[in-house]
Amino acid sequence: MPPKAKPRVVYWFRTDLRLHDSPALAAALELKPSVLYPIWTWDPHYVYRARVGPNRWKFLLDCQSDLSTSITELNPKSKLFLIREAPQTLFPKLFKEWKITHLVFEKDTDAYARDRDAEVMQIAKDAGVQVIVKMGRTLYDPDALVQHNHGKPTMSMSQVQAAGKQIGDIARPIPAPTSLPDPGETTLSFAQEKPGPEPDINAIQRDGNEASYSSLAGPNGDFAVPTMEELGLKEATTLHRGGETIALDMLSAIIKNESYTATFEKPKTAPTAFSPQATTLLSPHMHFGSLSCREFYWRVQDVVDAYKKAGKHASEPPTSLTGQLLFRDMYFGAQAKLGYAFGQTYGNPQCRFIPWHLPSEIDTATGLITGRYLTDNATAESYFLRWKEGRTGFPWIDALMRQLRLEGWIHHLGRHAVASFLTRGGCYVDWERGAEVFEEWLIDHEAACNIGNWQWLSCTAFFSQFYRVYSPVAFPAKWDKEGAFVRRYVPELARFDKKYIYEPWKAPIADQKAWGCVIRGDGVKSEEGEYRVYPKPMFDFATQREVCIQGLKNAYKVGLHGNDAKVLDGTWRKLFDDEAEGPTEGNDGPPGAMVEHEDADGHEEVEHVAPPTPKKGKGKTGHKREKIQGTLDRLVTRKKAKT
DNA sequence: ATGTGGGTTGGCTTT
DNA sequence: AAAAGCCAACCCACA
Repeated sequence: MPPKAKPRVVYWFRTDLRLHDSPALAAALELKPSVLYPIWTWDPHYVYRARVGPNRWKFLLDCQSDLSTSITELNPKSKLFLIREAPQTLFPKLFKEWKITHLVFEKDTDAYARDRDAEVMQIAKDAGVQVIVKMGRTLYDPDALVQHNHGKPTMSMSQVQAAGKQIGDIARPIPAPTSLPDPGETTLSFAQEKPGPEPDINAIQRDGNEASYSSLAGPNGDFAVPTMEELGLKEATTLHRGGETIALDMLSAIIKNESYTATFEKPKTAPTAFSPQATTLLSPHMHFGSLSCREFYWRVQDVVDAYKKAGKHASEPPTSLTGQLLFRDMYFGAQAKLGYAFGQTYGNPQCRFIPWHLPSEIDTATGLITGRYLTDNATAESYFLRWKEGRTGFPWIDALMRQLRLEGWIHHLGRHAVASFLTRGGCYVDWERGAEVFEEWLIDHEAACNIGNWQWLSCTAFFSQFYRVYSPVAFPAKWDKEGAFVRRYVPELARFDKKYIYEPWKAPIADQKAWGCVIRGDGVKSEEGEYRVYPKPMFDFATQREVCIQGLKNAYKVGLHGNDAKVLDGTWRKLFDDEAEGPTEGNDGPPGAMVEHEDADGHEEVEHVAPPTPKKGKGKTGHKREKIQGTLDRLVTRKKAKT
């Protein structure tokens, strides 16, 4: 037997942009490598296929820069090597060129990541490269949670806690390495394979030329972290900054405040608080792995234990700080089992079917949503756009949506408020539309958590008390009587009396003028003469709340889930009578709630983006919804006419 | 089996 | 001023 060659290791950073508490990195170092290449591959899935706004891009680049600096501090010859090619095409060439013996990375149970990693592992096997995968992204391995939950997705906290108990203790954090091996030669003599940019879902995030794949090692040939300009991205507007250094400082500051750490109760933190906000703001660091969730867990738990030992009362999961991590694990466990289906209603056995407005288009070949949607109703489309753009006429909702777009982060209860408003407690728009907006704008967007929370708030999974609706007036007033939050993010209302801050349309015209802002229109115009303009509310909330509750009640009674045969083939329409909200018109239709494509039986084809032409009633049912909508429209019109 | 109590985070009225 | 009760009623675990 020839002497075994010393390991030449590629450490592939993905969801773990840190040096502290990385089980995978520790495993790489245990190999005692002769060379270690810390690399990042530029995945076209992220560049072109996922929705990523400039703020999250910026946070990612921050994390990469900080990590690269930290690596160089441990070994001046090393850094984070960014290689601009898809991992699936890069690795076969890279393994050969750099004579790699081992590939090490952290486990990722996201639906796409599983496909990608399976492919990469096969590539490595073919190349004779040994692969080491370690779990470090969640408290528990999501697959283990599923296994200990009788093979089922984790859909409640009690399931997570029961499964976790069986799995055993949560691993203690591993110290950061104190040294790193040299990288080897970094010559790249092979040709770069550029991925096709189509479809490029992120074109709208750029105002310059996208140059991710200009060359393998970047414009200066030094594998450096790109700039926003280089990627052609629009300027980031958030002040939240990424990187492990900042994350660890933030964590230290939090646990230094022992009573805050030990008595934290999420439902009691104010969603209206800003500078400083009421929660930790560590979620984006969890997402990019610039902070380990286990590091967070144990640093907090140690404070809690000491607090209890001193005889003081500490909070408990699920409302405590560590409880927040258990929710995260719950959503990862659900996603781990359900895969792509978790992110959509269609084909999802856990997700209730509700005939929402603006449903997703389904690719019947794959059963997956395409990213486009059916504009079944022009009013709902306008509700959706006004919600997204922060001009609903409800200051609480608009302030949150503007904060979200500007800063990429809003408080958890703020997310509840806008999500409830868009779906079951206001607009009756599909939760998948809202999830897409959050995916685009949140700097802490975590697919599993985002999807799970949207299902929760839309009462399609995890939660079902749909009659508990968040009021855009009463709810914020509970936290912020003065309306400071609204004044900060909706500055046109800054001078309004607190009596009207959440319902400015009720202020007398003379007062509106005295306060420098008149309430009229739909929010497209921001000024009129000498006055600023803030829109009228886009509907009567109490009326719309009732419409939604009745719609949900009816859909619950019908009792379909995303994998029901009737949902898959479109015959669900037969089960929804006049009382239903949503695009239920007619008894026949294509799968899910999608639009007809190839049916030749006289159905009209409907464009996905253009406002729909209201269909004339052909079937015996399906008109009540339009009637409800009509009633609502008339109601708003009448109100407009009066003032 | 049918009932009961709990479910991270509702709103409104009464006590 | 805080807390309890009602609203109209969901699912689920457990007895």
